Amino acid sequence: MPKKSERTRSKIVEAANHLFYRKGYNRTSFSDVVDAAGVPRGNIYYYFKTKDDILKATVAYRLGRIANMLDTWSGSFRTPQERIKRFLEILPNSATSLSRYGCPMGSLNMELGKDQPELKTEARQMFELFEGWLADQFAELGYAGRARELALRTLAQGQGITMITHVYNDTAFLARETARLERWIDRLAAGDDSE
Amino acid sequence: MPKKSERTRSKIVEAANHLFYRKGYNRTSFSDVVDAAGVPRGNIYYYFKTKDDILKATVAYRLGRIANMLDTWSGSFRTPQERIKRFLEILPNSATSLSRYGCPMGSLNMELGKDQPELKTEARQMFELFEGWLADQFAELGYAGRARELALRTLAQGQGITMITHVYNDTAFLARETARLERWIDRLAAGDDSE
DNA sequence: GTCTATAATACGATAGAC
DNA sequence: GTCTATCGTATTATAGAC
Repeated sequence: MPKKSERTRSKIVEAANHLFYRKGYNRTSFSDVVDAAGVPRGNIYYYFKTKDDILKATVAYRLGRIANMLDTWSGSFRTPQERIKRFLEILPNSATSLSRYGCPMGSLNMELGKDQPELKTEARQMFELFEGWLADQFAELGYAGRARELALRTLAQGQGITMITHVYNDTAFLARETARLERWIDRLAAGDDSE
Repeated sequence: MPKKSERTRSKIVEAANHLFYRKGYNRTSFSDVVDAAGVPRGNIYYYFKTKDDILKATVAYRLGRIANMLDTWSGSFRTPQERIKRFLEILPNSATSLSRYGCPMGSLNMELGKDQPELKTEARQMFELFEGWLADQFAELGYAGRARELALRTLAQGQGITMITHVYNDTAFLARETARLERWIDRLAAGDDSE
């Protein structure tokens, strides 16, 4: 059983993470966070000196969850082809929230990237985690020299599909385009490197 | 020569448009806008009752500019293939600002899409304008039945490339992936409908 | 460690003189 | 139409009792 202070801290981070995704970082106030976390008003300052610190804690929280997920996938699937396709399945699995709120990583990077460069650097780490893992898969698939290029392209495809799905609130588009990406991975795995 | 009030209004709208792109809508204050526009503090309320009204005016301003641009392109290029490729050229032409601030349309839709549905509806119109024009080009190219699908895919590709370019500040990625999109259009124009 | 009270500031918006 | 002064609120943040 974790100490009470640990649990309080966790409640704050999880509430902030939830709100930063659904309202955006800049529109989420301290009051919003403490209300959602169910902790008293000024309490939050014991754990976090500034709002920036809360953002950094939520990014660390997300990074931990992503790393766990990628480890699980690496252990659960034997081939890189299956692993990359598991990555693509994020899209239909999260279709509803992606349609409503966009991509949690993309929207945070976009919001902070405008004029909060220090926080953007934090947010970028989420992409870098996926990028490294995907590049490993593409290398194992036989594309060692172009592994990073293919990893970034895969991330870009996911971001583009998610953005249009969000703009139009159109999950049918998401399903259709994800299927197209899966076929692309299958062709790559078969050694067919045409687009 | 437009009336002075017209010019004042224009200065406000153009300053707001500039700041909404570079700082985001929610982080841009009235003070920011009037300072940038060079008009006195309270003056802005003569032209716009609320901040929402300013956003609507900036979207209308952007829609006008986009419509002009598309009309020009429709008149300047004879084939739909050339027109679509002119659209893709937006990416390298605006590489620096896309890398710094992301896509003006995508970032606005993402920011407002979280929890400002009425404003998101405004912002979506920019995508719809491009979508309609692109669909016309794909129809003329011989893909009438799939024109909207191809238009949305083209927009999604552009959004994905821009997002990754912005996240990584990597304009080389943008150049490489745009070239890939151009080849895709050339293949489509040649009747090759494989990916 | 927990919680209340409140400071200090920035915000969107209004009233009204000119 | 232009501009100043200011209102009321919400914000991040602090001081300090318990």
